[in-house]
Amino acid sequence: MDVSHIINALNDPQRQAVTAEMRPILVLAGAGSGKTRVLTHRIAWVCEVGGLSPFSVLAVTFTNKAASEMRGRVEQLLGISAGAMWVGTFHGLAHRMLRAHWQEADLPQTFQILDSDDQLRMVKRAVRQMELDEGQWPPKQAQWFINQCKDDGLRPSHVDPGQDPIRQQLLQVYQTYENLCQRAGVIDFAELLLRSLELIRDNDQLRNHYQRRFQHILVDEFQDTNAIQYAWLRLMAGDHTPVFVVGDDDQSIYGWRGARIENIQHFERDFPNTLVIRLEQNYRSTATILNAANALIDHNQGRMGKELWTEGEQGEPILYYNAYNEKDEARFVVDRIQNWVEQGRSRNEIAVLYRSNAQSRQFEEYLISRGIPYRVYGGLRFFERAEIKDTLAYLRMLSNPLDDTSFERTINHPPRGLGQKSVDTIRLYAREHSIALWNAARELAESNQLTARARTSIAAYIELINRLRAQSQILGLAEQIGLCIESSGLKAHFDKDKSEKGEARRENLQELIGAGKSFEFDHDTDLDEMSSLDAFLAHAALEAGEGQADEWEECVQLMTMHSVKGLEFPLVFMVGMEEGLFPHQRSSEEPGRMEEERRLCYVGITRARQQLIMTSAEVRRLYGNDNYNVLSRFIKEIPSELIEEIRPKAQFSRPIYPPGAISRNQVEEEVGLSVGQRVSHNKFGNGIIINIEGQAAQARVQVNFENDGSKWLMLAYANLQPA
DNA sequence: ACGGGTGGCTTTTTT
DNA sequence: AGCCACCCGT
Repeated sequence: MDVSHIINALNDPQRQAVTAEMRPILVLAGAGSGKTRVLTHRIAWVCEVGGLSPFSVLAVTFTNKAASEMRGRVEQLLGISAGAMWVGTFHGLAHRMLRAHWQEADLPQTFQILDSDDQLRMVKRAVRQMELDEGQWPPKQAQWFINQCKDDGLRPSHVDPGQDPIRQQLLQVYQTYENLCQRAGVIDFAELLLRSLELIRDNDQLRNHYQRRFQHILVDEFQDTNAIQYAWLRLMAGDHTPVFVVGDDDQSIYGWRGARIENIQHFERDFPNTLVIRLEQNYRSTATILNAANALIDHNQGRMGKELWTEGEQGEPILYYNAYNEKDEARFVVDRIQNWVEQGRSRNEIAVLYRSNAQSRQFEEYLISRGIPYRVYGGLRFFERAEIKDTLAYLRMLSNPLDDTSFERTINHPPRGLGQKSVDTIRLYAREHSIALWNAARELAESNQLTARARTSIAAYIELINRLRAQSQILGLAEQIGLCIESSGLKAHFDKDKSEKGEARRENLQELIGAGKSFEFDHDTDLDEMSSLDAFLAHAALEAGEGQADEWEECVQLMTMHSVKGLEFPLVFMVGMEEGLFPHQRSSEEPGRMEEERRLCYVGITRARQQLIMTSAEVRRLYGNDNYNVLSRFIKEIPSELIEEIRPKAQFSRPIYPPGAISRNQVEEEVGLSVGQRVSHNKFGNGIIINIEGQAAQARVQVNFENDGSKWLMLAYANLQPA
C-alpha cells in the first residue's frame, strides 16, 4: 500500500507519532511544531493502514474553527466526506449524543441550548423566584458558581454545602435554576457535557455501544480540558480504546475557567503504557524568537520539559520600546506598522497583542488617524446580537413553547401592551402551579385574574405563536425566519429606528434569513429526525458565528494574547509589557496564576514568525488615574542579548506631561521617595511604594504593605520612614 | 417605551 | 475615564 502521502512530509518525531502502535499516546507539541498535521495524519494512518473505519474514530477539539479545519484536512487526506464522522467540539459531540438519545437523557425532543446570556437570564429568574436581593446575590456570581460545579461534574446534591452560608445559598440558587431549566426543557453549555457524561455512565447499553464503536480517540489542545471533559473522554475510551492526545503544557492559559493542566501532566500516570512523543522542531519562528520563548518559559516550575529549536535563521533581534505613555506607545506601534507596509509588506501580516481588551482603544485611534484598516477581535458575535436573539427566541417558541427563556424574551418584545405587572402575574401563576410560563399564560388568558386588556394581549400573543407554528409547517427554514421577523412585529419595531443602529439591525436580520438559506443548503441531507429548524437553532447556540463580516479585507489584527492562540503572524507587537498589566495585577494575588501569565506570554512570543516588538509605557492612564508601572518581569526574563532597546529619537521631545503636570521623576524628587522603595509605617508596618501621585500637600503614595495589602496614603500625614 | 442621571465596576473566553 | 445596568421621570 502506498502510504507516502501520509508520512512523506513528516519529520521523525511526527512520523513516530503518526505511525505509532495502538496504545495511549501523548504528543507534547510545541508551538508551531505541526500538531494539526500530526493529528490529521494520524487519523489517515489508522484508517488507511490500520484498517479502521473512519466512523470508528472520535476526534475532539475545543473550538468550532479547529474542528472544521480538522474535518477539512481529514477529508482531503482520506478522500471521503467526513460528514458522518465524529469530528467536533466537546460540546458539539455531546449535543449530537443527546439529540440521538433524548429520551434516555430525560430531555424533550426539542430541547434548546442556552448560551451564557440566556443562562444568566435564567439564573436571574431563579434568584428572583427565591426572592433574594439581586444586589446581595449577583446573578453573575451565581452563574459562575453553577458553572464551576457543573464543570467539576457536580449536581446540587453532590455539592458539599459546608459551613459557609453564602455557599449554601448559592447551592439553593443552583437547585432552583436546575428545576427551571428542566421544566423549560433547556440546557446550558456545561449541562451538555454533564448530561451526556451521566448518560453513558448510567446507561450500560449506550456506554457499551459507544465504547465498542470508537476504536481510536484523538484530542486536540489536551492541556485545556477541564474535569468533566476529561471524565467524558475516559468514559468514552473505556478500558480498551487507545487515546491519542496532543497538547502543550506550556500553552495552558485557561486555568481560570476550569482547565486542568494536571490532565496533561498526569496523563502517563492515568493511562498506563503511554508513549510520550515531543515535537520540538519549530517551523514558524526565527531562532531569536524561539530562544526568547525558551528562556522565558524556563522560569516556570514543574514543566513537562520541551525546548523549541529551528533549522532556520537567527533572524532579527526582538525590539523593545519603553514609551512615555500609552499614546506614545500607540504612536510608536503605528509608525512601525506604517514602516512595514511601506516596505511592500501586507497589513494582514501584523498583529497587535494586548493583555486586556481595554488597551485596544489607543491603537485604534492612531490607526484610524493614519487611515490604516484594522480589525479588532472580540465583542459580540453574530448570533449573540440582540435582534438576532429576539428572532431566534420566536423560532424557539415554535419548536418548544415550554422554553421559558424564549417566552420571557418574546412575550412583550416588541411591546404589545403587556406591562410588568401582567407578566409578573404569569410568572407567579407558573411558579405556584409548577408549570411553564406558556401554559400559565394559556390558563390565565381564560381566567379572570387579569384585566380584560391584559387578557386580550396574552390571547393575541398565544394566537400569534400558534399561527406562526401552523404556518411554518409547510415553509423552508429561511421562510420561517422571514415569517417570524414580519409577523412578530420585530420588523416594524426596528423599522421605527431610523438611526445607524437600526439600519445595522435590519441588515443583521436580513443576514439571518441568508444564514437560514445557506444552512438549508448545507444540511439538505438531514439524516437525523431533527427538523431543520431545531438543527439551525442548535447551530446558532453552539456556533455563535464570526464577529465581523469583512474579515478578508487586508488589515492589521488587534486582539488579546488569549485569542491569538493558534495563530501566527510575521510581525507581532506585544504591548503593555508592565507589571500590573502583564502580568496582570489580579494574577499575582492567586497562587499558580503567575505561571499561567508566563505561559500566556510564551504563547504571545511564539506567534511571531519574523519580528517581535515589545512595548511598555512609563506612565499609563488607567481607570482615570496615572499609573507608574515597572517593566514587566517577562522582559527581564528574556536574555538581554536577544533584545535591542529602541531609544526615543532626539527630535521627539517629551511632550507627554500635560501642562501643569509634572513627571514622576519630579514628583519623586520633591517627595523624596521613589516607586519600588521599601518604607515603614507605624501602623501598617513594612511595605513597598508602588505608586506616587500629586504634589506638595496633595502628594499621595500607594504602598503595598506586607500584612495589610496596598493602601493609598496622604504623604503629609503618613509619616513614612525609609526601611 | 424612552431617555437621562447615577452609581459601581473594571483580565483573560469557548461552547 | 468609560461602560453598563438600573432607576426614575415623562
